[in-house]
Amino acid sequence: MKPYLLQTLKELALLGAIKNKIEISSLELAKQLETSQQTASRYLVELDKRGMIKRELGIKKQLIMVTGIGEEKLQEEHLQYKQIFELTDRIIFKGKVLSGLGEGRYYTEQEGYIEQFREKLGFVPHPGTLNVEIEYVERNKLRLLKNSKAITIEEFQTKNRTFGSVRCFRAKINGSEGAIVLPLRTHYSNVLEFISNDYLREKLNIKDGDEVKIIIYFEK
Amino acid sequence: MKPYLLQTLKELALLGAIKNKIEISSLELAKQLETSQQTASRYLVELDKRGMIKRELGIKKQLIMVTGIGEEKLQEEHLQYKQIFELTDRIIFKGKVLSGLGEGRYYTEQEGYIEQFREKLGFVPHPGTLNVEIEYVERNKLRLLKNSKAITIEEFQTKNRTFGSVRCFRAKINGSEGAIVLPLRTHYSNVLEFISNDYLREKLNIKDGDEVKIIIYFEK
DNA sequence: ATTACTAGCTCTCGAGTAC
DNA sequence: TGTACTCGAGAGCTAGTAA
Repeated sequence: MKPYLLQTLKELALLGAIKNKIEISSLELAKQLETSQQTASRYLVELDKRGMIKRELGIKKQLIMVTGIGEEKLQEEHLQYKQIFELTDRIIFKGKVLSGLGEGRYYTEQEGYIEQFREKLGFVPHPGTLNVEIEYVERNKLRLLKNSKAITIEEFQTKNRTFGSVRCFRAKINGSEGAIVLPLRTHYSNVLEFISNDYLREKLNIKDGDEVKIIIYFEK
Repeated sequence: MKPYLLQTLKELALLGAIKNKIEISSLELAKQLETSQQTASRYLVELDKRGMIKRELGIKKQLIMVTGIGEEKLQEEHLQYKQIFELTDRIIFKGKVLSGLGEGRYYTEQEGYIEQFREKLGFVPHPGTLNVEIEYVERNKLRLLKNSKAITIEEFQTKNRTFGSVRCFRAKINGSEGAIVLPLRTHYSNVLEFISNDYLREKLNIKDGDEVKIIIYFEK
């Protein structure tokens, strides 16, 4: 959607055109948008074509109402601003489920980790991690986690080797609760490892390549 | 501000660029914005010129952060969306103080009105009304009041004449409490009549022609 | 998975104007 | 305190490419 159409729609909404007809001439609208009458008129025609407004054209005045489609667009926008300024206790990612390498299973079955997961996260993870690849550009959001408080799983020893410390964040995947685990030492990659009480592939009916939504919560 | 620059700024903010440097190439940004690398680059140059972002250009990557100026712009936008979808219990007007015709004084000194103001609004208005002219286009917002619940001041008689029923809404003018009075029968005009406990011209130090902000609250 | 200039194409704007 | 088309000027876009 063209940015200027969105602005126009917003202006109409501010004048009360959501779920309500308002009376506004193209010239009046033009003044609000600081443009010409012709341009305002063209915007209205475009918005109408896209089904975002409904118009009743009279001889001396027109009535305009934002439609459901238009309102949805505005709400999407509103949600984005909320994410920027209000939902600052979380980060939202879209990603794709990766075929697991089975590596996660090895770690999530270590008693030394399990005990701490139970204690600090309140659940024993289903064996294995659900790996989700996020878009490259979103590595920036991931970095925000770097400097924030986390649930720390301490390193421990077995007779064979040392298992390193891990940072966890409570998270949801497609609405289902669990946590994200970030190995302390490794570099930030574009793969998130999700652990959960449940076998998520079954519970959420997801398979490799599916798009999922992950919300990571900051610790206070 | 050009709408497409605002969108760009929003996109950067969503990627975490508020109070925080993010690493993003013009090509990556272009993909987010669904445009070309060249256009994204130009947007960044424009935003930089306007002081809305700060950049650190490296040889292989650039760091970008939204500045205070940029953040303010986004917050303005956020506020507008809040007004559309969240602050639906009120309407906000900007207007200009008009020279009173002294007519308001006559009405606000009628015992029949005063008694009801005290009872239903909780204050006795200072004699006279402060008249505020709103922009013509905002008549649409005013119409929203038409179908909503109001504080009704009943009509009454004196030996000489009948004083008509009036609808009131609690309101604030430049933050100061009072109420708006709308005569029941007259047509909606572009003048709001504000009454208050205080002599507002003195209290708020406003004179004819001054811009004021009025918030009208809907009754639940 | 570099940025940004130049050149030419394309889209958008608004004056003029029909209705 | 009408809407909206035409069309010329100008702004915005991207392919090519330098750095």
